[in-house]
Amino acid sequence: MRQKKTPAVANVTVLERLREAGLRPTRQRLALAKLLFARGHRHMSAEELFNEAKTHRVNVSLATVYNALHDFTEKGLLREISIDSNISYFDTNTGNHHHFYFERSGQLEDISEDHISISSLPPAPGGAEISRVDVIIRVKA
Amino acid sequence: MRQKKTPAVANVTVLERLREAGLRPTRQRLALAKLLFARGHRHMSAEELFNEAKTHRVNVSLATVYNALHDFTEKGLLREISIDSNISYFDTNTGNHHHFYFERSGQLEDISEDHISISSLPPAPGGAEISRVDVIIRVKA
DNA sequence: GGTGTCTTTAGAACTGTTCTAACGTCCTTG
DNA sequence: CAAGGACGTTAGAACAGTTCTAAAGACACC
Repeated sequence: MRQKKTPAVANVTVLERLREAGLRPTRQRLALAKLLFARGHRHMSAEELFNEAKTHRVNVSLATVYNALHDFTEKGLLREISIDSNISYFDTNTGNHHHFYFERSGQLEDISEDHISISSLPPAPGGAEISRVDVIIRVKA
Repeated sequence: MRQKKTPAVANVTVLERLREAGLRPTRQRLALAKLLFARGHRHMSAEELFNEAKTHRVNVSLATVYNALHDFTEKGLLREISIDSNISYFDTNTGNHHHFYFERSGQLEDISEDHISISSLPPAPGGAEISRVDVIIRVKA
């Protein structure tokens, strides 16, 4: 039975990412980061991550999940997306891109930036700095 | 002292709009609709409308404000916009357009559609129908 | 004017999120 | 290695915005 759990590599890189971001790699943050960044890009709500942690026997409080998500977001490891008035999603893809939002299921799907081009962006009033442009395509499905 | 309140014209058109939308023009809905549509386009939260009603001596419950906003939205008189994770704005401009969002003040400002052009919109997965495209430009101000 | 349907209401309930204050953990520095 | 301090975590309470509930009220149509 050679079923070793996924090797140290993942741990190491996750650990490095936390360190680079200036976040102490605590047991909880490491576990959550692994869940988030383990495979591919994901869109997760706090509640989802909390539940996933539970099913993986990772004991963290809900407050810690929120803290971690916000800390990660602040340090640029995640990007927060508000679609619905009462749920926030956190996107592990922090690059420039946009989203499909499936109204029925509440799921998100990435749209790579080069599929959408915004031309003649109007100047921000008062010369204010633009912090981000979000495009959300709502889909009836 | 000839200070008649603003003339019947506004009332009539608001009343007609409600009727056309298939909404019974109750005292409360009329009053709220007048506040919303009286002058120019507005972005209002439920709480704001509720307070504006109070200061105008319009007695409505908060539940009624929510009911009216949702009814109006369902009938196409308003458009709902979610920016922040916990506040919904209702936009009296239901035409195709986008928004600046001023992060500091929480205010919204319209961007007319022809200031933004989205090219090569990707096909909605599974041929699903697109119900709306929202562009929000977040501005540090 | 009576009748049935739709609307309003106050307050309770609910949901997602944040706060609080006590406790743990880790990293010094001597 | 011990003590100290900064930083993290925790459970549960608190909070904000919104929705629900059940009862009372308004409206439209015959």
